[in-house]
Amino acid sequence: MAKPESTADTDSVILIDGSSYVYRAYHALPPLTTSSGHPTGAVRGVTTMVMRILEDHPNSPIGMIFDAKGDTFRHEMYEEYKANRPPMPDDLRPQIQPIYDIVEALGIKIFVVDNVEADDVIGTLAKEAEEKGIPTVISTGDKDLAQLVTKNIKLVNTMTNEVLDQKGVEKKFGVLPNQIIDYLALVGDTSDNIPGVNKVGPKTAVNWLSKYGTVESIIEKSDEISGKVGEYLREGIEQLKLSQQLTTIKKDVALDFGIEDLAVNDINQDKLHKLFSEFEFKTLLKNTEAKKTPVTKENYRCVLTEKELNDLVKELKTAEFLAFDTETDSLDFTQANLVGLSLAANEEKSYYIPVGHDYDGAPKQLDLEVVLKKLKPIIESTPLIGQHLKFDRNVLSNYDITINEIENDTMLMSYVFDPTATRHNLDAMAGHYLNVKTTTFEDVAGKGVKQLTFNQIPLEKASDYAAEDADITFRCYAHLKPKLAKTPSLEKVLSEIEIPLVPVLSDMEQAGALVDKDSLKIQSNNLGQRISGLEEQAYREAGKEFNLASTKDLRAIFFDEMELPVVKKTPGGQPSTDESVLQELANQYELPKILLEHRTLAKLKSTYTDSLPQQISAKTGRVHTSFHQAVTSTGRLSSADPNLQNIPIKTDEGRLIRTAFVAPKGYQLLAVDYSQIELRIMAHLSEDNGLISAFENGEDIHSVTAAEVFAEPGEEVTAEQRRGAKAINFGLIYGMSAFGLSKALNISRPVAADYIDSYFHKYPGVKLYMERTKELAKEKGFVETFFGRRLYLPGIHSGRSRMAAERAAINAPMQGTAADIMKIAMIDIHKWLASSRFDARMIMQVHDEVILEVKDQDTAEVEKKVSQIMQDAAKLRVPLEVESGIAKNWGEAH
DNA sequence: ACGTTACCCTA
DNA sequence: GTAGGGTAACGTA
Repeated sequence: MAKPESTADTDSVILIDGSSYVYRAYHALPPLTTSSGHPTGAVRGVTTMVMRILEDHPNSPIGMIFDAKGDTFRHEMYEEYKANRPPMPDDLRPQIQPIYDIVEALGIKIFVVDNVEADDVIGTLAKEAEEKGIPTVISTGDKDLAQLVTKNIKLVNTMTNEVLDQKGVEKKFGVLPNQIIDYLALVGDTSDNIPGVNKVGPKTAVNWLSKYGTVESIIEKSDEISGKVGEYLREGIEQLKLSQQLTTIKKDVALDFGIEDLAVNDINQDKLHKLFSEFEFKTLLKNTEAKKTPVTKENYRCVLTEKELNDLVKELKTAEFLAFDTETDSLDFTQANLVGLSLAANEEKSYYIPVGHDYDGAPKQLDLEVVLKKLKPIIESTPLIGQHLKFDRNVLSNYDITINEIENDTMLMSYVFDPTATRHNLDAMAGHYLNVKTTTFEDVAGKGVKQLTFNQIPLEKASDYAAEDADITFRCYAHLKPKLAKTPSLEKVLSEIEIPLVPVLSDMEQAGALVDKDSLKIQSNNLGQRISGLEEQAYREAGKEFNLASTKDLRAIFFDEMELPVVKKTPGGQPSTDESVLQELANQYELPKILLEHRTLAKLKSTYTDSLPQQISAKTGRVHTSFHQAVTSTGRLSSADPNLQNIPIKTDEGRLIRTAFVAPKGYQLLAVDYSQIELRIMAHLSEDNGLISAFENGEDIHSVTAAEVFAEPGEEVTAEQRRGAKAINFGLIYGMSAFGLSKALNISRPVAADYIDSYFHKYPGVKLYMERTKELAKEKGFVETFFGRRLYLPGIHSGRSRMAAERAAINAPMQGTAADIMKIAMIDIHKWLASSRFDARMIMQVHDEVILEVKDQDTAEVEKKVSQIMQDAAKLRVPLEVESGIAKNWGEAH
């Protein structure tokens, strides 16, 4: 059938009946599986179908609606509703989540409403569109929806291409759309277990309806109808009325979203690519790749002669800003050698200046010294646009070049624009924002152990790759700049927080932290001995040798051999052997106790005492972490290689590792941390009087909460009550649920719910704030920090992930605002130190704590000023307070 | 050789 | 219940 032009209305809204297609795709396609046996037929079918809709309706807002779990009003009305329906086939169930994932990656919003069938959601949305005069296309394979067809609402079966507008319905069913309910009620539906009238099929139904118009008239005139069918009709009148109600699609469901929430987001190419590979959709994979334009390389130049360099320098001197990139032979800046530089002053031309390709037969290249001498003034004074400029800044610091003029950083632009829309590496961004396919590092360097370093890559390849980096950086910048300009608060977060933070983090990474190798070595030996002892004990208990670190071995011993009870399961469905399980089993058995201690010690040894010394740079004798600035959804930094943000503190053995972080001779470590910053932010954001006054009065917040929630007036708060209050306060920050609190405090869920109730009773502002935040998240699709940083919550409307999205929505403004405040403080501290006479530098940050290395005689003044700067970093309704400590090592300074 | 899972360290 | 990163084991290439 030819595709009628009218279905391609650009101003229609498209409602996709997800549940109908899942089943239709499942039955229509052969039982495909991946090579590992995961069923994929339905996934494949729905994917093709959704992609076709996207193609057919490039400019329409789309929503895809699925049935929710659980009973609906129809079950209440009629116990037998859908009672005959077999349970979801075993090879369909595992396909549901992948379908959700792919649909979301395609940019289509999913809607699942608890206890409401997809049909009713579609009916309600279609009616809303109708009232607003917006035409609607419902994509479904379900004939029941034909009752919704009007002048402005039509059905399309995207699998068969059948279109049902008013005429189409009449032609197919022989009745008008407004008679479909009655038609269905008369005929009945075996799959939904809707009875209908005995012996009445489509023919009789059409016949009666054309004669009498409606079921009501048919019932009224039922005496006129002769024969056996007439008898059945008269017997089945009550049933018929019920059937009518059951087949009627609701158009007035209370929804917390509307047609204005329908949209098509950008395709998440990364994710889609990953999902398509996972499910081995080879053709689709090729198609999505093929749609991206490869980058043209005509305007890329490789600079090899002094004349070319001079011409380039002349051209660059007049540039307002420059896209800039370095190529090196290592990702570790402490040992990276410069291999080349890429520059682009506009989208017209991009240059690569190789200086260090040294493979056999490499062409003669310009001398590094000469190039840097000519470019240093340009690099240092022209505002640069880069992708992850912190790395380039770190590398160039080894060549006496300091990047401080940063026009922008595309990684940070993309991150601030939407922290979770895409990964913020250049290849992903080029695909996501520019819809182009870049040459990846692996394309030119290969992968695995045989991967070449950039100095070994032939210039023909290297030059195009490197010039492309600058070119794509420039184009991403040009693309994102106006997008960000539309939201001044985001522009501000970028220009006043993220960009100024780049040199700060870069200096911290370059400074590195000093760790006491010998101390860690001793700790490793001690741990090793204790671990061996525990291993022997464990073998004795188990009666055989096994790998204590193998969860598989443990499962076999505990649950097969010893037949212990399964306390909980892993997400993969296997019996868990995690800490809480061992804790529980340790009440009765010896082996779990041994394992618990073994776990703790083995973790400390492998992750910290063994690994940290290996990460000490041979060049500087210190460890240089990478602070990742575009990773977290909330705006926090993360730290890697090594991660300095998860150094132990809670146990004594753990804390010992902190004491191995030391100050060099003549210096001290100064640690300053915000106290209760996230709760203070909650006090500010919620404007809750109780919370605000607790902080204004400088009280111990957990004790205050305990007194408010648990204690009788005048009574002292017990330690137990304070512990409970602390858990509630933490719960608050994490988007508290009775379930979570009950687990944290090891109490029953109703008791936890009581605690939460009485908390909200005492702090009504907090409750209001949490509700307001959830509402805002639903309405806008994102939440904001105090400074306007955004976090989008794609799951906020979908039934399956809504709760998690709501918790994230509550947590993100607090965690994110705290991160913003800390970043601002760090920028201010850096600025102050640079202008001061003090010998001090920041070396680490752990979310609410910053650690500095300070010359002995400067400690008092630096401590005072840094504390002051941190307290003044933001003006909230409650004071920000800090605690600080000074010592020769981090363990004692904290 | 590489990716995933289970576990555990931090704020 | 929020947000991260690292390690060993394990299964598949």
